[in-house]
Amino acid sequence: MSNIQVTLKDGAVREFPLGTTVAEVAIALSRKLAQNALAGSINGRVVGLNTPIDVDAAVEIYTFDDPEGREVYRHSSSHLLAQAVQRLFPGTQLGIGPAIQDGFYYDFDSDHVFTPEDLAAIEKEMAAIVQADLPIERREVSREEAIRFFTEKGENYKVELVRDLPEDAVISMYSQGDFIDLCAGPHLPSTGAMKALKLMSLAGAYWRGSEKNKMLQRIYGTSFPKKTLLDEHLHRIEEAKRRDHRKLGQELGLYTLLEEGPGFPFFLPKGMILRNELEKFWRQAHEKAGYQEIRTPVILNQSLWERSGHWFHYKENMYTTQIDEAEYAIKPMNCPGSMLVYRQDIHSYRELPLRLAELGLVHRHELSGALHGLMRVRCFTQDDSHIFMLPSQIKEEIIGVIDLVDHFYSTFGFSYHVELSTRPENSMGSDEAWEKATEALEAALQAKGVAYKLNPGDGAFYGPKIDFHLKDCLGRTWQCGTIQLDFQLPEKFDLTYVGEDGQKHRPVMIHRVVFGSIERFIGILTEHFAGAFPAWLAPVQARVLPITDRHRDYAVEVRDALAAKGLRVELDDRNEKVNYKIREGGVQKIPYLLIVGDKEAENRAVAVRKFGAGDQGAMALDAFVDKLVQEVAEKAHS
RNA sequence: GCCGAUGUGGCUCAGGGGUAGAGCAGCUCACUCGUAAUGAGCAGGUCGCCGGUUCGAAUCCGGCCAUCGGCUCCA
Repeated sequence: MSNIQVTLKDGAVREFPLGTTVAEVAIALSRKLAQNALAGSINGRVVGLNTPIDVDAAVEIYTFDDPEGREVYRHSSSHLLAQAVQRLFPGTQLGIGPAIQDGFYYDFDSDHVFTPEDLAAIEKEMAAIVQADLPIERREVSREEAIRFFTEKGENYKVELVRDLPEDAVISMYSQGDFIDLCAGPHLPSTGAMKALKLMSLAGAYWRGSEKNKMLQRIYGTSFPKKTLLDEHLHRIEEAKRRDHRKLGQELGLYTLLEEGPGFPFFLPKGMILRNELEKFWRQAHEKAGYQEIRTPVILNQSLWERSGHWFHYKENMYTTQIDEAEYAIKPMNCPGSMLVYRQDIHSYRELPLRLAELGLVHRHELSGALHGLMRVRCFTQDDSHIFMLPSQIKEEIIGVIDLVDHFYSTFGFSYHVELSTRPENSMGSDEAWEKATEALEAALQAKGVAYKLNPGDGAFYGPKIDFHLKDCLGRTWQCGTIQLDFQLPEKFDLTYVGEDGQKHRPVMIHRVVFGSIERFIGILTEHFAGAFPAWLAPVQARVLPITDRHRDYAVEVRDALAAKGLRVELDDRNEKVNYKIREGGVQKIPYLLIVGDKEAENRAVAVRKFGAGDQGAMALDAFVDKLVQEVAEKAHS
């Protein structure tokens, strides 16, 4: 009997008998690892624990802490779901059932319409299958055998999947008890390995994601190896609900969405303060970075949109109107207006780069079902800019934008990652221009030493782009900033500059946004801070709470002292107990509550209560004013 | 747009074929209070909209609108 050499993750090499399984390797390494092992890999190929190792190989063991382990765990969970559904609802056809970010789903085609009550029954059935601890077995089959098998079972979707597998694919089926599914695997060794499972929700989903296909019923679930981990996950979901900007926006009186304007947000007085602070910050930062602000019209005629190409590439998202029998469109983007501004003058190469910035209100028709608070709306303000430059300036300008984005996000305490998207289908321009543009973006990222993820085919129709995805405090990511290189529009609008040689040349242009959409950014900020905005953004920065009527005069003095320094301050002189006023101030997440009674009035002091931190004790009024002024000026996070 | 669910006073929600109910918020009065809700009283709704069934509809049925969870798309 011969032995094999197994190279472990830490580089150590150990010898095992030929045919040793991955699970047996785990046992040999540590009892704890063996207990937690969910899957493994042999020479980088993810496999089930029961897979024998038949060559010298690098072997890794995966637990739930590894993405590979989680995926196998959730994928097996989805099979469990499918088995339970087919037991309870015979005749249900299976779609696909993959693991996803936080769990898994399975798509079903059934005459029965699943209800939330069904989920409880399905969960129960799943628990029974876990209890039975059915071994999960892999079998490789020929294409013909797979097609015959699923045709006989009436699993039409599976038949379609098998037919579409590539010529050389290994076709495998996994079984647990009487349930057999087409699946590449790998899976857990048995159904008993799954511990904490929960079905989360129901949704419709098109077969293969295309609205041309039948809509199937999707059941979402999640699973964890321990109940405590499941509970933590559910708690995170609760936390996200608590932070929901739609709820907080209404409670705090920031913004609202009404039936009269679906997807068109209303900003209330307090929301406008927040918004204006963001715009103030934006204007200061952009002026400093050498931008000039412009404003272009919301409605422009159809021929402009034909010239820009939007009419042919973006029409289904555009609102149109008629004026004096001529066709007009409401702008879905700001760029064509900006092109017209550039064309107002003859430009010398000495003026470039020319950075035109615009807080531009754009309207886009989004599907009614896609609308979501401020995150997905039908009108929003882009903090747009178009930079016109010499080809030799591309790299440096992109670096400038990367720096600006970094300055913005770090001001709010966001971390972020970067993605580079390349040419999509249905795009304009030559291959050569696309290649040049993509290379320029890559060069800038490399020069800055920024790590990025590549998204082939995900660019805009006019050029490749760099996207900035920021991460909020719950670990969710949001695409905000973007830099898009555009060789098309300068061509279409025949933009020129006069070069050193006295001849006309074509400038290069980039579109870029930092916030992305101010509306969405406000939504993200609301959730990130759970409505407790840092003082510089808070609609009300401090509220003065006199304890009784006789402290009112001093409270007015305190309020006026803060207001005199430009601070946003309110006085709560209602005839209520101080406890009541404190509670209300807390509910409204006001950064500072200043309680004033006899002691404070006597010493020209304030008793400071800071949101989230509680009673801070008394402080001289002037000292507090200075402190808050400084906190606001520094844009401190808390 | 598609699938499913939901729509009752400013907010959160109960009820449910015989012309509406609570708590909070609001207003009035009393209490003058030291770090997260003082008490009492008053006022407030054509039950999303339109149609149908019925002696009678907020309730049952149909259509539409909006919202929520997804699919698709995207800032």
